[in-house]
Amino acid sequence: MFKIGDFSKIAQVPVSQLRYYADIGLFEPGQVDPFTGYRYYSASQLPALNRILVLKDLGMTLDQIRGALGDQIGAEEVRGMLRLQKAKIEQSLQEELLRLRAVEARLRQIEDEDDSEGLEVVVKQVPAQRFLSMRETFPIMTETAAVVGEMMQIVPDRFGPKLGYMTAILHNAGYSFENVDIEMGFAVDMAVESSVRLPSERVLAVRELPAVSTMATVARLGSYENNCRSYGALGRWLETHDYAIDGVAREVFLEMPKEGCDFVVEIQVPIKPASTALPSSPPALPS
Amino acid sequence: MFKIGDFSKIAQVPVSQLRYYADIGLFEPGQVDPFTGYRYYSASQLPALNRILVLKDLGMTLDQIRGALGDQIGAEEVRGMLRLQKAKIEQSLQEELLRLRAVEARLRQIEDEDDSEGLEVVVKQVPAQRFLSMRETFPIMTETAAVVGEMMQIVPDRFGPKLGYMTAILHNAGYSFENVDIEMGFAVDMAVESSVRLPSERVLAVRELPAVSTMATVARLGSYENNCRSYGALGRWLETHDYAIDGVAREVFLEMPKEGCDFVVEIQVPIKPASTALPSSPPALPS
DNA sequence: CCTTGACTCTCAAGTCGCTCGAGACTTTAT
DNA sequence: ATAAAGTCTCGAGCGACTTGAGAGTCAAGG
Repeated sequence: MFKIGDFSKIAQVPVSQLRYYADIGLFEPGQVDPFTGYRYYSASQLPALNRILVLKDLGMTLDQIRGALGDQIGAEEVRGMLRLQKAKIEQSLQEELLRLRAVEARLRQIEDEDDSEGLEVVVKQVPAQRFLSMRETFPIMTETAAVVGEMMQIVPDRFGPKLGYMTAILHNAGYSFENVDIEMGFAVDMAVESSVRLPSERVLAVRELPAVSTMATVARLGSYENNCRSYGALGRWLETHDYAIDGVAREVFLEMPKEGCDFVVEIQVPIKPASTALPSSPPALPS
Repeated sequence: MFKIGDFSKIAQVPVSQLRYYADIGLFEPGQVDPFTGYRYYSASQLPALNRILVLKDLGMTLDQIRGALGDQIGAEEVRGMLRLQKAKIEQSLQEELLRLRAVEARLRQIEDEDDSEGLEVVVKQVPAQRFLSMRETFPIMTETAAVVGEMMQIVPDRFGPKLGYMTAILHNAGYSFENVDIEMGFAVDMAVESSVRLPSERVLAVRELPAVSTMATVARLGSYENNCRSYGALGRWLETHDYAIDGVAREVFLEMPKEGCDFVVEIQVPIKPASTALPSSPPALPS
């Protein structure tokens, strides 16, 4: 039996962390002196502690770990998670580099006060369409990618030329990266079978997408790194032309990424003339 | 001028984050209605906001950013930080993979209840030695690597064969990963010049390292991924042989990593017979 | 003009995984 | 007996937000 300090050295875990794990009932000392409250740990507890640390390093929260300890997780399952985690890390490297490209785009927006080169805003009328779609709130934005992949594999085969562009509708009130309430699907030309089931059990159903009489649109190139530039250009245009946003935005995927060729996405935002009344501030009077 | 929700869409920043930035005085709305408190933002504020987001993505804390906004940071400086960040990401990928190797090692410790294969604990006597060393508290463990690099470049040239093994002494009471109080240096055979100055202004000085009569030792292979296994084996050995830790641990680098060949490190822990008295619990009496 | 519903406000508390400090014990060595 | 090191509990703090309650505001439709 070791006192907490010695066990800390042996397990290579800080004392404070051991105490914390005991407090939250995740990993308790083998014995506690009932008079002094001193914690005593045995070397035979090391595997149990290591199991916890592995799961933590694999990205589980402590709550999840506490839950998982009941079901005994075989080493095989953990190995599976390990492989998964490796893949995740490689993917996250990609995402990191992508993020840096987005930073570069933002940087351009700082340099040129107004960098709208090639980002022209066009006002259009958009007719009503039939929309084969599903709506879901995703915990994180990035999870949408997998669903898009599924849809692209299944749906075009089924409908062939009757299929319009892939479109996403962002239903959140403001922007958000987490808990994204997003509707994704395809414009369809005519009456088609009313639903498609994806491998992940998600179901696409047809609904009527209303017409919009005045829609401001702007193109976006690249997966996401130019997103903020496009929306920025849109914002500047709206302000100079005295328009306000009037509804949820749509993102129409004009071209899907193929080798040598990136996304081309049209961002569509319904607009209306702005109430020219400025915020209810009286004409500034020096007090 | 946009209300917060519309500006959120344009800037691609959550509403809550905009409010938070206003609260902490980092990025304030262009106008605030004095009667209703409504925040109004202009598209011309986008570059300012983007500057903040770029710096944040480059790893600065919001406090640092607030400080940096006063000094205007040229795009060139930001570009430099961007390059730096790219390098950091690549390095952190390496670290991630290393971390996963450590996870694998931990996993082995779970599978075999007792995986001491090739990890034999040996008790030694260690004589007093002269120790050319420096002691410092590092904010994070990983920063020690740079200092080790410096030392390996400078010191061996200066002393040649009079130099013993590189050794690190971990002075922290328990284990810790941050604020590591560590003493690093070389055993030296005889009287040598009493100090060495590193490029980073750190100074190595000679001091007497006391003898230890009973020292439990175990080898560690690899940079760090087998650390927990070695300490684990040590812990099990201590418990079965009724010894307790009696002082600070040393890590002796028997072989430095060269191509094709990893670290070989001997972990040394002073020990003493354990006070066999178990925690002051009376022999369990059923109540 | 009234209602409805979407939007906004403030303020407080919660999140996660610990870390740190104060103040009071306990243990161990001298 | 005393001093130094280690341990205890409890509460607060970190960073960058998010969430929720409860109240107020705005614009469109009836």
